[in-house]
Amino acid sequence: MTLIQLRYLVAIFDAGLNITQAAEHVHATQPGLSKQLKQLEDELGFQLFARKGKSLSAITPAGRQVIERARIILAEARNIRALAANLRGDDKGELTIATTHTQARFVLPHAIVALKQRYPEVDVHLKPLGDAQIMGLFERGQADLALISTTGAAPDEGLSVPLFRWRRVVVVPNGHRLAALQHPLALSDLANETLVSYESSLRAESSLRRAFAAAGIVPRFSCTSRDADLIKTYVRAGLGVGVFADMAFTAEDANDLRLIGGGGLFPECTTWLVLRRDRVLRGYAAALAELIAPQLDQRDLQRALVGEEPEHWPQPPYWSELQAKIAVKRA
Amino acid sequence: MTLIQLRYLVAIFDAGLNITQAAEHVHATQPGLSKQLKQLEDELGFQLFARKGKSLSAITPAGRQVIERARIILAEARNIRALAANLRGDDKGELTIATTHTQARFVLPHAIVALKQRYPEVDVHLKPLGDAQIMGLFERGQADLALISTTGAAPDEGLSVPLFRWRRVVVVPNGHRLAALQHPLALSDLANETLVSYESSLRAESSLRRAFAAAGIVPRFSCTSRDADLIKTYVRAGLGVGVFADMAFTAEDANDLRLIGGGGLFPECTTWLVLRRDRVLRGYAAALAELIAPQLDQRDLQRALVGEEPEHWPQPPYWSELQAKIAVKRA
DNA sequence: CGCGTTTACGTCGTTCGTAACGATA
DNA sequence: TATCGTTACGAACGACGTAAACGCG
Repeated sequence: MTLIQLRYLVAIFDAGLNITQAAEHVHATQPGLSKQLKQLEDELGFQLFARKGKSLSAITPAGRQVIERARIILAEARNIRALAANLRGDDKGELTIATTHTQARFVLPHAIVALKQRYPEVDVHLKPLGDAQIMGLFERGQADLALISTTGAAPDEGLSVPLFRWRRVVVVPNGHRLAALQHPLALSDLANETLVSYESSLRAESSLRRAFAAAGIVPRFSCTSRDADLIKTYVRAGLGVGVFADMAFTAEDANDLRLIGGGGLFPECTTWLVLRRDRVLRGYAAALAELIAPQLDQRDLQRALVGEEPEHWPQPPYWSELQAKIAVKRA
Repeated sequence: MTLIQLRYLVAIFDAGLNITQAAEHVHATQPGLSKQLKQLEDELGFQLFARKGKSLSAITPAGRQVIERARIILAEARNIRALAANLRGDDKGELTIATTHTQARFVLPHAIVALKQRYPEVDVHLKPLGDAQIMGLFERGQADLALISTTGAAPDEGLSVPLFRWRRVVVVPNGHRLAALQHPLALSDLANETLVSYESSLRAESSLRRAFAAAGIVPRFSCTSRDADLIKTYVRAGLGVGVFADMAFTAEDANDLRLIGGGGLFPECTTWLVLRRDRVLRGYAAALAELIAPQLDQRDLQRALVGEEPEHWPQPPYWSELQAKIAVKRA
C-alpha cells in the first residue's frame, strides 16, 4: 500500500469508475492507474471494485470503507505538505471559498484584490451558493473555508470565527410612496407591501419571517433570489420593497434607490468565517481573514485551529465600521 | 512523501531520536532510515529534527506537527490493512488489552483461553494498570481495547459497551470476630475495622468512600493494592477486612476466607469494554467481547463502531449469571 | 469500429543492504 | 575506542509510459 495507490483509488472513484478520466486528473497514464489498482487489490486480498467484463461497474462495500480511510490519509498528507509550504513561506496555492452571493459580490472583492496583490500566485475559487449548500460543500471538504451569516449562534460545524455584524436595509425606488413616509419606518408599514428579498427568507425559520411574525404580519414576497443584484433590479422594476444586506447597498444605488429603514426592524446578523479543524490553514487563507476583518490576528486563528486558544472571539464590529476603516487605509 | 518515510519518521521519534534503535523496530537498516529521513526533510523543505553535530538532538516544533499527522496516516493505513485482514478471514494478529488486575486475573482467563483455541495465531498482550493509566494508554492508541469498571455512567472516551455488572464482597479470615456476626453485615459494623482494599478506594471520589461517607464513617485502610490477590493475602495475614470485587472471590478462597457480606452495602459496578471509534476492530477482538459477555453480538459491536447502530445497549447481566452460563457451556 | 481496460515490455528512478567513512563523548 | 550517523556503491525492485491486444456496445 502506497500513498500513490490510495490517491489513484479515490481518483478512480471520484471519476465515476472511469480509469481513463481519473488518469487525466492525476496527470498519469491509464495503464499506470490500472496496474496500481490491481496491485492494491492483490495486497489487500479482495476486490475494491466489482467488474463487469473489463470495466468497473460498482464499488464493493469493502472498497467504500477503504476509500473513506484513504481520504483521511490523503487529507493528512495534504496537511503535511501545507504545513511545509507555510513554513517555508511558499506563497503558491489555491483557495476555495464557499459563500453566499452577497459576500462574494460586496464583501470579498476588495479583500481578494488585496490578497492577489500580496500573493499573486494564489488562485482563488469562489463558490457562490445557497446557505445549506455552502455547509454541504464545506463538510465534504470541497472548500477551504466558508463564509456564512446567521442571526444568532455560530454554525455548529468546524471552527467559526465572527468577522463582522450587519443589518438588513429596506429599499424602494425613488418616487415610491413609502419614500415620502413622514415617520420612521415600522414593520406595520410593510404589511400591505410585496417584498423582494433573499430566497432564504422563504423558509419559516428565517429571522426575517420571524420578525414579521412577531409583529403579527405574514409577509408577501413578489420575488426572491440569492442574488442581491437581482433583488435590486426587481426593486427598480417596481416589483416591491427590497430587503437585503446593508453591504449590498452601494453609493451608486443611492442614485435611484431610497433607503427608507432597516436599523432596528430586524435582528442583526453575524457573518462567520468557518474553518475545518482537521485542515491546516495556509498562510494566505489566514491573511484573507485578516483582510476581510482587520480586527482578527492570523496567529490567533492558527492557534484556535490547533486548540491552543480559549477560542473566545470578541464581538465583531459592524460591516459599516470595517468599511470606513478600509476606506481610510486605502487613502 | 511516502508511507515508509512517515513510518520511519515516527519510529525514529518513538525510539527517542535514536535511528539505529528505530531501524531495528521497523526491521530495516540504519542507513535506510537515515536516508529516508533526509529525503523527507528535503521534500518538505525544513528540518524535522534539530541536529547537534551528526546526531539528532531534538524535534522541531514543525516536526512535532508532522508526526502528529503522520500518526493519523499510519493509523488509517493500519485500519485499511485490518479491514482487509478481517474480510479475508485472516486470523493472525495481535490484541493489546489495557485493564485492571482484577479483570485480567479473574474475568479474562477463560475468555482468552477460548480465544486462543479459536484463533491460535493471535498474540494477546495484557496490560494490567491502574484506572487512570488504563485510559491514558488507551487514548494514546497503545491498546486495542480497554476494560474498565465504573459505578455509574460509561467512560467518556471511545465507544463503551457494558459487559456485566458486579458487586463488592466483604471478606474476613475464618475465625475473625465478624465471621460470627449474628445480624446481616452493616456498614456500621466496619466503622472500627481496618480495611484492605483497592488502591483506587483511597481517592475521595471512589464509590466505596462515598458509601462510607453517606453512613457517616471515615474508613481506615491498613493496606491497599491494585491486585486482588494481594488483598486476599493480607486479609489472610490478619491485616483487616477485605473489600474487593466478587469476581475475585473464588471457590478455593471459601476454604479459609469467610464472605460476610457485600450485597447491598456498596453501589454496584459495571465493567465496560471501551473501543476506539477511529480503529477498525479485528474479528478476533469482537469475538473476545462475545466470549466475555455472551449476550453481546459481534455484528452489533461492529455496527456501533461505524455509527450505524442506535448504540443503545441493554442492561448487562451480573457477573455471577455469566459465570453460571459459562460453566454450563463448558460442561 | 470506438471506447475503455488489460497485458507486455523497456527505461528510468528509487529503495535497500553492505561497507567504508566521519564525528562525538 | 565505542557509539551513532552519513556517504558511497551495486543489486534488485518498482513505477511509469509506449505500444499492442482484448472485450464490449
